[in-house]
Amino acid sequence: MTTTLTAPPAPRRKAPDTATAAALKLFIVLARAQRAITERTEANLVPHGLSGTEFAILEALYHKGPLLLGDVQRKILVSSGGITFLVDKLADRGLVERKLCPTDRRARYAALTRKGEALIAEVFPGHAEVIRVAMAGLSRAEQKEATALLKTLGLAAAGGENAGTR
Amino acid sequence: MTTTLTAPPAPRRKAPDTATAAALKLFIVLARAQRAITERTEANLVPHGLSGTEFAILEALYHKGPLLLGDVQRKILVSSGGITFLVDKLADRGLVERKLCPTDRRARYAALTRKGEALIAEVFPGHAEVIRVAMAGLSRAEQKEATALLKTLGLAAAGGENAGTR
DNA sequence: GTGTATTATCTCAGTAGTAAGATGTTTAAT
DNA sequence: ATTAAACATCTTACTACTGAGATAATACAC
Repeated sequence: MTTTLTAPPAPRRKAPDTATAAALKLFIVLARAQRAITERTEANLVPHGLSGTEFAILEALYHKGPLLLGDVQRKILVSSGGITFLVDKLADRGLVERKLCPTDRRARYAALTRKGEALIAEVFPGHAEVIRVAMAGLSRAEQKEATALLKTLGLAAAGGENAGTR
Repeated sequence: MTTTLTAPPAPRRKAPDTATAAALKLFIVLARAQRAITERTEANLVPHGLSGTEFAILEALYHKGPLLLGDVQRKILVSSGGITFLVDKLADRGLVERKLCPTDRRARYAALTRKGEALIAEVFPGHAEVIRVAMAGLSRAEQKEATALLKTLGLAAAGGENAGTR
């Protein structure tokens, strides 16, 4: 049922304590900054017919050589079903191929084909440049500062399950 | 075709210049930190049967009162089809309802039902607390520092289309 | 060696979104 | 009034995943 709006808008609720308020503010700017950056990088990949995730796979293989599917999965953080799907797609396009692992017949390597290597070699420098430009709102010193803070934050948030109270 | 891996892994390519290297590093820690945090917040929402996006809608309505669908869309950053889909789902569960706009018959408001308001009032404090704990790897001063840097970064990346070179 | 737990990938069904275009509405210029 | 442009939302078809379970191989304890 769709009625017409009549009552005045609800008033704001009571504010959280200052520690929580600071954390919430950081939460928001973190999300927005990350979104703004990835929007740029992904837009840059569209002309090459790659999504951000696909690019991440090619890049991992480019910089590390052939990797077990599970290693790729852990590196780019998708589900097991997802890595199968993504590598299938890249293989269909001739960018990547599966190789048997000589010592473990359960496992498969993903490796760049010559075509895949050529593509990533062409795309990567532009990608890095887009990131450099996107980050240029901060000076180099500020970038280092931000990197240090975010590294600490990320490790604490990922690892220390029970930080804070508890 | 799936062959067996024989050749040694490919060696690393030439490193980018230092400005680009700093930006790339920041890109990575930013993505990882954001992921670690949202993993925590979303896990906290699961028991309440809410996704992060659904929560974001309820929270926006909770703190701002009824909003036009387009305003919600811009606030939580989904497509127009997405907002229809999401509000449909929340409406089916009786948490939100659509209201006609008295002055513009194209537009619809989304507003919390009593049930939706009760849910978000119950969930929000815990959500804020999870964020406070997740951010506790940084001191309050560091959080403020990080917030300032990320705000600058986000605004520059979102707005200044042509920063850097060009 | 056998059995059990673990690991690696794949399959399948379902979900959350996007993008493009359709529908109906308002605004403004004629 | 009539038309055109700009809007706000919804519909439809599609994509990119996730998660649970299937399959198969390995490792480890006995």
